[in-house]
Amino acid sequence: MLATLANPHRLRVVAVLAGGRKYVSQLARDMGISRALLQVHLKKLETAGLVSAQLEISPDGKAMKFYEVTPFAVHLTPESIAAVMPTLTSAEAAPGREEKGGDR
Amino acid sequence: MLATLANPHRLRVVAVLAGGRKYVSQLARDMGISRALLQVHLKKLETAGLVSAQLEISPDGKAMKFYEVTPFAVHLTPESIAAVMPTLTSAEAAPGREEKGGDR
DNA sequence: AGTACCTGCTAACGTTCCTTTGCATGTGCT
DNA sequence: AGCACATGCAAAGGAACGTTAGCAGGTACT
Repeated sequence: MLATLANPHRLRVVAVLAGGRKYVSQLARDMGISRALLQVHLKKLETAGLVSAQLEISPDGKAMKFYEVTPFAVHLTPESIAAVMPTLTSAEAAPGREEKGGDR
Repeated sequence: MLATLANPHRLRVVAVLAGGRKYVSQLARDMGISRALLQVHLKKLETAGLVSAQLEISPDGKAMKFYEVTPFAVHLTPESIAAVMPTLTSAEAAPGREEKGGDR
């Protein structure tokens, strides 16, 4: 999840979406990057649970996928990291939960 | 800086150092990783300003480099990211400040 | 001299990430 | 039919990252 945010494009996406939901093509135009590139980053952000999407049909029939940020708050300090360490290390060996893509 | 923390080893280093300063070789043994590998990560952490080092001479003459974490606190939310965006984007085009290595 | 610690550097390899290019689908308007 | 705009996916190339192995230097003790 930190890895997901550790990218200029994805950080910008979060910043822009924080100002309101947008659909892919428009977001790509606003940011000045290719749609394909944006799509890849959006997928990563979605996998990390940082954004969510809803497919909607515009009045003129176009399928448009709207994205919006998922509210999140992470406090990063040496202590908080130390506190969460056991959680992370045990999670790797712990069976049960595990979706598919994972964080990385 | 987020990119620096987006790595299991470096995250662990911060966690361990949060418990007290240590010198390189000992830290490598504690973490169960090679000294060379640890050294690379320590350098990145230091460049990012997350840890600092002091070279000391032990009573028996051995040169030992002690590392300790730099206190830091980052609050990560969609809003805080949006708020900092202009800072980041302008920094790239702005002349003047700029150390050497940068964040990446 | 030989061994046991400490540090520092870098060449090299494999892997992952980022980005582009290209083609696929679908609807509506002229 | 042809154009405009929407989405989706995958192959391919280059760049960056992570890791190992091997070398260099130094001091101290047997």
